[in-house]
Amino acid sequence: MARPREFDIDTAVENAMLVFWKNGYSDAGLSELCQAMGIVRGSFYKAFGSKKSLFLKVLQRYERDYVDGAVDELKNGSGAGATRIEQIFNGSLGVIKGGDIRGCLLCNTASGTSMEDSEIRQAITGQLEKLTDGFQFALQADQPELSAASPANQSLRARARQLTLRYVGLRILGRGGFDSAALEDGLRDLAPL
Amino acid sequence: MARPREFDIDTAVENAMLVFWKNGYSDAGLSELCQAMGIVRGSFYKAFGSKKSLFLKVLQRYERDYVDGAVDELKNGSGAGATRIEQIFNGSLGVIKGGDIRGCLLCNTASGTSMEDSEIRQAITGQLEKLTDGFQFALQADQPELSAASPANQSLRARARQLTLRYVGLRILGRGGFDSAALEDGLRDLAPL
DNA sequence: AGTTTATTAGACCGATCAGTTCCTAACGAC
DNA sequence: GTCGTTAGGAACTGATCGGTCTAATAAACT
Repeated sequence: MARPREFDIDTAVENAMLVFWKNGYSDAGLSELCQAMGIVRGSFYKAFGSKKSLFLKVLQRYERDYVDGAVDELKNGSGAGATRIEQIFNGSLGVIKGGDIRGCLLCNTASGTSMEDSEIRQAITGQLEKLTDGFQFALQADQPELSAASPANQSLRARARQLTLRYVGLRILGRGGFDSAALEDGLRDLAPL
Repeated sequence: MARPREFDIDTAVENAMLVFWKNGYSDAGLSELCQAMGIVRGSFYKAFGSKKSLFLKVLQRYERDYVDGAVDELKNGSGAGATRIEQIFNGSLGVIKGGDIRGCLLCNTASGTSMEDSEIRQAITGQLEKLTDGFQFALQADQPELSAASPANQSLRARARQLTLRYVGLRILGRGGFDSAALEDGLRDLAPL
């Protein structure tokens, strides 16, 4: 019927993701976004409609490519639950030590002013809940015998939430060039028995 | 010798702090800043020189007004060290539950792109170290007997760093309208013996 | 061939950005 | 009182913001 789109939407979203990841929502300009996507403004607005709607697509993409992968590792990975949890944190720590200062798009966005938008906030809180579910599942897999004096004597949900807090803290501080040895130090006792 | 300034610098910095606190560095416009400070652009540039140098003054002010207070409570407060630590977290939680969505200026800045500036990053990491020192001091005050199976068997510094990670996580997620009951849930076992 | 739609490269919109300039008003020193 | 100095006020700079629009062109379909 008509001329087909010449660029691949998924590739464009992926390239846009890198810009949002590096600069955050409001500091990512349309010019830079279009340049990264390899298209011009006209094509951009025809394909995506607005900067915000592109960002929502980017968040979806991030969830699929990164969050779902981590959650899957937590739920279906091999080894003890505690080990899987440590792998998640150590993976992030490795990325930080490798000099990647982009951090985690989920955490970056959660900490920004774009959270004032309800659609964006909804997407972010959904992904954080997903991550917390993953932590909880991994904790459940270990099912330790509880003793009154053990920190494991709190509900698994609360412990999962604690892990989410620590994950966000790790990612935020890791982004800002905070000493990675100090971050590693703060990761002990992720899932004590 | 000359016409004296009509506004109070300290008051102006305090009012500017509220704007940066709410909007972050890059989303805080000069117009809004000047309006909040009750001065015009000309006076602003005469008094502060640039947006960034105002922000550095604001960060100093935040350190004095908030960080130093918390650290002092951790170091010289009454009660057990664990209690003081819990007070810090519960205080933040109370602010969040009270509907304050500004979060913590220190954590907000630590999570933003302004951390790419070396002076800003230096100010922020300094305050985070200060906070970590406070946590460590409070932990030290309790000096528990260590057993091999206890989570207290890690170095106090590592435990303090863990608390800083959790504090940042709490503040970041608390800002984004994340469910405060879930946040409270994630605060158990702050300083277990 | 004709229709439809996506492509490109631009100019263009009003708004806002951080920062500058210039004139005048207000003060203190003498 | 007048001179030097600085504050206040407001217009202004060039740049960028997100977003729109117009062309002309190109690629698919019936």
